[in-house]
Amino acid sequence: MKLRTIFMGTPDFAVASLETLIERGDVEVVGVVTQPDRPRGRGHKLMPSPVKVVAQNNSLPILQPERLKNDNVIDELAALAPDLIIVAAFGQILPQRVLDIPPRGCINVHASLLPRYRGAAPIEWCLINGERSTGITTMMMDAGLDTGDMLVKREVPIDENMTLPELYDKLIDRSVEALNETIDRLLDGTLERQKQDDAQSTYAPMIKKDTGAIDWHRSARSIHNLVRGLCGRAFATLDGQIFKICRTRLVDPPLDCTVECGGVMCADRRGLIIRTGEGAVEILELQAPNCKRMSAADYLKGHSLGR
RNA sequence: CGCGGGGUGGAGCAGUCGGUAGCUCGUCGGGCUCAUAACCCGAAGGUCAUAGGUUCAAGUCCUAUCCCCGCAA
Repeated sequence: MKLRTIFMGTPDFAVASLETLIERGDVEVVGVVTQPDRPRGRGHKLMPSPVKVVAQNNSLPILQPERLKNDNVIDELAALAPDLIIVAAFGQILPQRVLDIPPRGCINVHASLLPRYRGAAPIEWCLINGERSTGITTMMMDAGLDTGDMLVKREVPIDENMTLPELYDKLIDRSVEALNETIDRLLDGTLERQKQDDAQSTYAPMIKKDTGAIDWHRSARSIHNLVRGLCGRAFATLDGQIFKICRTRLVDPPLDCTVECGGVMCADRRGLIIRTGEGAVEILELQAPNCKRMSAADYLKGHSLGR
């Protein structure tokens, strides 16, 4: 008798979990819930979520409710008679009436070591805050935001130069492991719940546009952390023009240079080096307005900065 | 019909009022040097996205097509 399971998720991060469920012989995915198609990309074309694409390729029933709270949505979910609901980066809060549907409960795959970094953007904030490690936690969901009892954890060390995509990849691998172990233990009855210590909890809110604004008065390290955590969404003014700063490196400032914070210390074959409130950063990759992303070295071949 | 930028040697860019296609870097050859990613000299490498049109003359102006990219979500 297979475990009748509904999967809820939306972005790339959730795809690995869905595929894990599909591959398991003891789980039957009876429905996939994902966010409605949104206008995305150039021309505002309606784009399906990554999870929807995978669900379609596997011919799974798909639900895309605008809000889970609606009665007909809850009825539809209940009609699928799930034993279990698995949630990974879905993007909507599950109301109690949904949590109550599956007899074996709702399990969430969250990309942090709970109770730290509850919320929407745990991976990004771990990097921005310069954490040395993070991980995956699975938990029994309750009505709160990532507050449920913890089940299985996997830790991932963070290197000081690790960027968002690199950490993302590692966490995806661990999320598959954690989810598999969680289901294994659920099925053989060895799953143990551990309460979260709310006093230790922190919150990782959604990344907004202004999260990426670089203040050159901050330390080189905190700027470097912001850049690697946002990876393309960090931006700053250089020489009066707004650039996206895509990749940086901490460097020793040239001693002979006395520019102000945010000033270009050098922009030549030694690299593109910017003064910060404390230390200096070398910009390795950037993106000018209306331009594609490119290495600083390439950019400097056709443009000048700092003079 | 969301807004906008762009396709020019291998890379990044400039090219004005239509009039010999240029710059920085790279590549190759030579030189200098104890040495070099530094410096000097030289060379190769372009159907200016495509198709039509205007013109004595089009990278440049007009029309259409293809492709790439940014913003916003």
